[in-house]
Amino acid sequence: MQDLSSQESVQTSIDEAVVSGILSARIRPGTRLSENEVASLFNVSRTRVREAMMRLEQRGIVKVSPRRGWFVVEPSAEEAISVYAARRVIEAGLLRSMDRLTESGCEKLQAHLAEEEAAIAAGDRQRLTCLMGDFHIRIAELSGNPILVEILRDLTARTILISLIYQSDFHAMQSHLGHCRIVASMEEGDFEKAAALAVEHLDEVETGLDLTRRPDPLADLRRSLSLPPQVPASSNASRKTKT
Amino acid sequence: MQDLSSQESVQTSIDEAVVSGILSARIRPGTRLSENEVASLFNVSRTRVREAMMRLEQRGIVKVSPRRGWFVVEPSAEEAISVYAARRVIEAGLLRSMDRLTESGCEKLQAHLAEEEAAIAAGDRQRLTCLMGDFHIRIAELSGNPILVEILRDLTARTILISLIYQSDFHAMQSHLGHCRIVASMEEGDFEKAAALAVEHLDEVETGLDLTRRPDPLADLRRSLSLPPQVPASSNASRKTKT
DNA sequence: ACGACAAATCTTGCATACAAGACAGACTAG
DNA sequence: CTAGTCTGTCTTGTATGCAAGATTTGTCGT
Repeated sequence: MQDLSSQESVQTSIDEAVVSGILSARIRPGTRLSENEVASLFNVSRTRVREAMMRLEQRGIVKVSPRRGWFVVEPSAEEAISVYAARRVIEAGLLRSMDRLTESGCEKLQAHLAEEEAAIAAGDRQRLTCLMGDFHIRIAELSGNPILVEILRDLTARTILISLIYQSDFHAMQSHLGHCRIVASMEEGDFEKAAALAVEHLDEVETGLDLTRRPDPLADLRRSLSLPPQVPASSNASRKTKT
Repeated sequence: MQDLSSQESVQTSIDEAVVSGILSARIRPGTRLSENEVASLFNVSRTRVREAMMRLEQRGIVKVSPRRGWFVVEPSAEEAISVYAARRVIEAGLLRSMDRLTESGCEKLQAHLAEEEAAIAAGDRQRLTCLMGDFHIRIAELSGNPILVEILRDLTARTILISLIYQSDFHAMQSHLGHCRIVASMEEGDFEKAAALAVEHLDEVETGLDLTRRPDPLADLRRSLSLPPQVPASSNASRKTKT
């Protein structure tokens, strides 16, 4: 964070800093973003921060609670469902609209899959979260359509927030395999199949969520005290003690 | 505009006023939106207007030219292509993701088609522009996904701006027939076909654009002086004197 | 008559000041 | 000891003030 306080091209860097913080899961859902604190971190006045927050709010990334503060969104169960549905629609539509995979596109995807494997091997979970989201952005980039890239970037950010709330355990390998299958189909030129696999992949991830779980207002405190992440809250959950 | 100056629930009404102005083609691409003027129209200070502009900029609806002013975007040819491509992807994906058409959904679509016909019969071009865009929003609404609705609303706004720049003549009947065909397929439950028709429909509209045309910076003045809309700008344009 | 220069005006960029409301903590009464 | 209230503090909401830059218009020189 030290590097942010020095006044660089601070133009839109507040927005980017927040988004990249979310994409890499450094910022948790419900995090409070005080105008004053952010302002002093970036050595600007509250005006600029507010403008950034307004933009981020429009993107569905933060919300304001009147006279209380700005918070990173905690998508509700319904919102989570909408986000996944939107991603299925857009990503499937995107893949189906493709007709060929360029040489360089193929290389980029392979490079990405290699990175995923490396992160899995290294057990770098934060980097993995980031990469798992980035995969879908990479695909959008192949289309060369900046509008779709932007839309999927924001949906990915929201997806990560959703995972942090509702996903109990992260099946990295399963997701990675899903990605591999999608890329394989694309290389075969079977984009219809790739689209179907993408839908299936998103379904898998969505199914892995526990949407009955409520966002935990005590998450910060809990983490600070090194308590177990959250009580499973289901009726027979107490039996599944993890020690 | 009188009704806007009275301070109602001015909360987000600036945004909505601008967007609805664009959706109904009352606001042309390139229109300057002075912070001071808008502020006095809404009886608020520049702060609120700036916030609204920031949000609208994020939505790709206005742009700021530094120290010069805010302008309704004039999408370039490439941007126009991206917008249509994005709409094809999303709308086709949306239709393909549907599996049934509810009774009430069917009624809403039919009601919309009836409105289109009424507007065609009445020759109400402004209303027609609005309805033609709204059709696609209606379809998104059927999905019940607010995220997709929002995305398509903004893309529709940009589409209308694109039409106003690049579309020489508006084939209302052709578009209406396209809509009818899409709805017919949906009623048959053949969403695959509906998706294909939607892509075809968007292709038709896009093909009808003259993307070589440049946005005319003198459009306002020209219209005020009742001059012909735009010189054809081809090499032998000077010969075509219109007196 | 035409072109260049300069000042005046108008625009946004940004910071700051003040107001209104929410929350927390202390204090008091029962 | 507990419940309720009240005040102080901290937050955002909104307006305003000033600075920097771009445009335009008026003027002057050629």
